[in-house]
Amino acid sequence: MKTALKAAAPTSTSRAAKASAVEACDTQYIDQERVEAVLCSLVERDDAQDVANVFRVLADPTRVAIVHALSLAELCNCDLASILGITESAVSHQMRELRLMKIVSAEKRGRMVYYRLTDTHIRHIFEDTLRHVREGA
Amino acid sequence: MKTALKAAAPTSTSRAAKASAVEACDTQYIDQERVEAVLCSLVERDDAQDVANVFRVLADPTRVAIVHALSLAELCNCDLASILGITESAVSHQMRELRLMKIVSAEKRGRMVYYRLTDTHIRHIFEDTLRHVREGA
DNA sequence: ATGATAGTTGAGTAGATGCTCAACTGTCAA
DNA sequence: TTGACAGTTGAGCATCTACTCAACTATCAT
Repeated sequence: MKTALKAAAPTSTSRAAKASAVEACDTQYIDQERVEAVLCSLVERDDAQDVANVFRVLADPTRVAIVHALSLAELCNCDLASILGITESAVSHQMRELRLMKIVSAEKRGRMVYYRLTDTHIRHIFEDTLRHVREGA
Repeated sequence: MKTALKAAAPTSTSRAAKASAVEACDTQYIDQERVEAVLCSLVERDDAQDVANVFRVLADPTRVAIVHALSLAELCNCDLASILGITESAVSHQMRELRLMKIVSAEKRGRMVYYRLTDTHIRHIFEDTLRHVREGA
């Protein structure tokens, strides 16, 4: 649950007030009932941050291409650089991020490092979104 | 697998070469077969960009909260400011983005502007990801 | 050991982005 | 008409980020 909603706030602070959670604006037209209902079932701030983080990792065309490529085959850094047409360094930087986010896992074999998706959930989210983009408007 | 080796580019450009698709790096260990297979079914560059754009819109905790709130009820700018504890200006800026991306639609009624999600697809993607974050590690 | 090469990493940089602030528009009530 | 107010917008900013470059490590072939 969220913090309780502070009713009407009849005496409002200035318009540009710093907005501490609920007393954001001095409007008198807030739909109190609706706002409270939404606040009750609203995701936690942390959840919102976590969800945003997952999306953030997927919010770059290079990483989208990496994820898609890895959904098709296990690939090494060099393969990915070749496929994406970017430097190995750039790939490596992105892989670090993807590994930190547990989106991909790495396995070292000799000199090579092979990457694969760790999570089928991510694959599904990605595929849903690709479908959405392709069929959708 | 990994018949590998050598394939192309015996005379390689410098390590930091600009990378034109397949001849990206001078490595000799690119798995040519695998790379070509992936390249064949790889999403278009535009698709990757579109997918990334959808994720980008959802890659901010404020917008995540907005989308989630709107998945629970139709709300006006002021309600959202109240719920999120941010200024109306900040909400409005984000709503502009969300409208441009066709994530939400706006309906003006008197002085108020009511927002709702335009797309159930987005709702599903969001809900999948929220589940993923909550159950997943 | 020596050289070649796959991969990583840190610094630096150009561009993107989310917010604030202030000025603005449009609508309503008196 | 006048004032109040919901909402929008542009400028400015502090921050973030995806890349390049160069230096580094680790592994393999000779």
